Amino acid sequence: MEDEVDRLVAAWRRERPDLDVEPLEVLSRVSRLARHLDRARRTAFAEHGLEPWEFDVLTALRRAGSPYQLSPGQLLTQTLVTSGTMTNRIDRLTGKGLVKRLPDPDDRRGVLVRLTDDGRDRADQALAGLLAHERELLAQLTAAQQGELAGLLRLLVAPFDNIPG
Amino acid sequence: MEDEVDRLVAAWRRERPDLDVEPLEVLSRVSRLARHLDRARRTAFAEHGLEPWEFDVLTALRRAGSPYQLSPGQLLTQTLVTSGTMTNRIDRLTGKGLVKRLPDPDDRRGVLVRLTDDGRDRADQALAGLLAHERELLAQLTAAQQGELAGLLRLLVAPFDNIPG
DNA sequence: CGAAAGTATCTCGACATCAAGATATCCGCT
DNA sequence: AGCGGATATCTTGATGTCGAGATACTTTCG
Repeated sequence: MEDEVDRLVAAWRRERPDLDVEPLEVLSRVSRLARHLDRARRTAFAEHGLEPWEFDVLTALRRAGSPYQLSPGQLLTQTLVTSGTMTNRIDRLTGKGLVKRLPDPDDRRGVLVRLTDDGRDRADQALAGLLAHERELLAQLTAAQQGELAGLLRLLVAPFDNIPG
Repeated sequence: MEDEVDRLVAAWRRERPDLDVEPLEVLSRVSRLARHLDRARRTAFAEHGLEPWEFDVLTALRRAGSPYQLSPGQLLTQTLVTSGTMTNRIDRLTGKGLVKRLPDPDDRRGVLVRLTDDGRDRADQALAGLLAHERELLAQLTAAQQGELAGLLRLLVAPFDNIPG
């Protein structure tokens, strides 16, 4: 089955036959697939009344384990947004009653963001829904192919995750 | 070599041992790799004085072949942004002298966006630079592995690209 | 021909994000 | 103890995108 990247690569080979555009076969597919995944996730989360950014924050807290709290700074590093953005997100999640701000008992500059019970339930439900949708997408592949794909992707991602950058 | 997704999956298995989080091994890696690629591309394009969105528009025109022109509507479908966004982008690219607007001779509602000579050169240079950077990232993989990865990704992307959505 | 529906592009207001700077607090060093 | 740099969070202003609607022109069909 042909995809958009096949057409993209064909167009470049026609217009720039002097260039080797082979890298696009892998990396353009990664970008396009990610784009599609973003849309699919938005849909999956909407069933639980959540935006993707809300899911990111709530699940970061959920993964931290009981008592489900992290500082805004820790949330920054996990979600890769700036501090201004995180302040805004915490404000809005607080307004929806999904998290609350607590003073950090050990550092008066600091704040702890904690999941409410409602926030924890929403995170759990949304995760289950997301996994269900993702399993459908992956039905194209056998279990062995999924393992192979995960391994190849790890080789590409690991340098970014382990070298500071 | 371990990556962030290994840690993410381990955290979920600890907090939600009842769930099968295997899909994350593939799809979270796709999303994270795409995020890293976006940043790498931004850097690569900056060497040529271009933003990623500028590259997207200019190369769509470049791939169209001589005389390197498309309607705003055709650009919409290729770049997956809304019409308001595209109007804004064309305005800014026109201001930089990389494209120009021409009246469509066959439809007085319509406009044709055409690459200037400068715009074409910039697109060509930026593409060459991008490919050089991407080849480096892919140096982690053998040619055979790259082919395998491309094939597996195509299986996942094709349904999105071929079913209307 | 002429009205209605469709199409192509642009305009405008709302919003999330970012970058830089402000404020408050902590910590190492003299 | 107290000064100065580091740290944690919030504030502010600019920007790019989206979504809905406006405008102008074209096509279809009675």
